[in-house]
Amino acid sequence: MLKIYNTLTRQKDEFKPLQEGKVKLYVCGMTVYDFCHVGHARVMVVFDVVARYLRACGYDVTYIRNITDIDDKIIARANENGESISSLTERFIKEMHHDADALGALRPDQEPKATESMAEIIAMIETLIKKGFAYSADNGDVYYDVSKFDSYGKLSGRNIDELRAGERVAVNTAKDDPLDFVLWKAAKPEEPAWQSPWGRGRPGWHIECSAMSATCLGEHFDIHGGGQDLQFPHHENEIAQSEGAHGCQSVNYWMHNGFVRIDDEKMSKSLGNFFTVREVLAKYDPEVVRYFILTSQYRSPLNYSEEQLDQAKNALTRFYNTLRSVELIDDVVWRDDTEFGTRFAAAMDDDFNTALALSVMTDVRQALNKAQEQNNDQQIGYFAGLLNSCGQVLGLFQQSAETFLTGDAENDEDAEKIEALIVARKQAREDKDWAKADQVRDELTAMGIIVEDTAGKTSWRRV
RNA sequence: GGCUGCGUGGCAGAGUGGUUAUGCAGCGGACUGCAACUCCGUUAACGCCGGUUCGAUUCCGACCGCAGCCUCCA
Repeated sequence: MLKIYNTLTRQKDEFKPLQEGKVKLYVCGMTVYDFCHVGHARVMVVFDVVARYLRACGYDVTYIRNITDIDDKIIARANENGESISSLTERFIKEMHHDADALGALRPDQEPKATESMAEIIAMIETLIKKGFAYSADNGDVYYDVSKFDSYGKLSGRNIDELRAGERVAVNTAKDDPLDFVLWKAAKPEEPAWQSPWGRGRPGWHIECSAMSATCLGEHFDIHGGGQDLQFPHHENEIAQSEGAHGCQSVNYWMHNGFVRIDDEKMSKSLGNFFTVREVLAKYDPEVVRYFILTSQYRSPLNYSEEQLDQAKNALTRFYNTLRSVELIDDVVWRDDTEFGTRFAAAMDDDFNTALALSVMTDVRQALNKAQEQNNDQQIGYFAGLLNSCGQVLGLFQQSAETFLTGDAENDEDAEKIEALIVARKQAREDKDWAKADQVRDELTAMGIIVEDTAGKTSWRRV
């Protein structure tokens, strides 16, 4: 039985889909004006695992992740670059896909864009005005009247009075109340704009998610996810908009992933302490990055450091090393009633505890190694299949062990030389010329190659 | 200031009212020509102070420290 920590109830709730066998999942995606950083990578990987696991459990999952392709930062960046908004956003949508694909994050079923959802957005704002939740101001903006929505604050655990007390927002005189938030922004002459009943303008940030989630998934759906920093005000406002407009509960389970940190500080664009996914992938295999992200529970903070990445790399290498020498059997399924299968499922059922799930996989790996020492073919096949199947649920082991350990055929020139040295060493060993054999090995070591003599066979891998 | 959450061995990171995950590193051993890989064994921890309890790292309270949100942010 799957339990999900629900921000709304602040506890792990048993997961029950609205529709038997189906799950509707919406995740807040990227604002596309720059490269993705490791924080974005975490969201992509975490919810990719959520989607994969739900599918592995037999659910028919509809996974939506939006793209914010119009907002103040995008406009500012396009101006700085002297390029059009669409050229900027199209470029970074491509880059985002490039990163997500590299990390093994399966594409969502749909990736709706704000600029392609204007009709729905405008219609929703009209409904909110009609129902008395919103008003248009003298300056052409449209605002949501927070005081009209009784349960405002229920997600982030605050109330309107508290928010007033902590108020440090510059006063905007067009608003009736400083806590009101904008649904529609009147455009300045130079700015991109869409025609609306309130004049030319563009949507506020929050409304697009309410409109697009309802369009893609309906007014009431199962899971809504995103980074912890979206809890307030973004998701709080989404609830106010969606539930105000539709008059029903919008989301059953709210999931928020923790931040990636650097030196115990949140990684963010505004602090400037971020690494782009691209930078990290230049040094580490994408699956290592994925493994690193999965070593902690998704709600915990994740401290970014190369030492951690190195540890993840070591751990993944051990898995691949074991997998390298076995034939995979595909008809083993992760969820069986053996000890390992049960433990793996229990870990994942407990709010997607990937850290614990990985430790179960370590136990399977060890059992597989032992089976190999004992030449127990039946067990070897079973454990190998089980390990691989668990890995697939987490999006690991997506490449052959050979590729992971020795790199791609790209290094062909090297490969020939390496093979030659391996052969030379083999000959030296047969001649019992240990000095020569060791000298060849030193040469390989200098090239970043580690040799392993197992079961009469010599294999190699890159450091 | 208000509101959330966190504080576990050298590092990372799960978990539990009593039998001390897991990975990396360390130590001892097996295997190996020597290594590497692998296996076996092993060291070491629960911020501080009270309370509940036969017993608390785990429950409750105070304290200290840290992070996040309250402003664009995954």
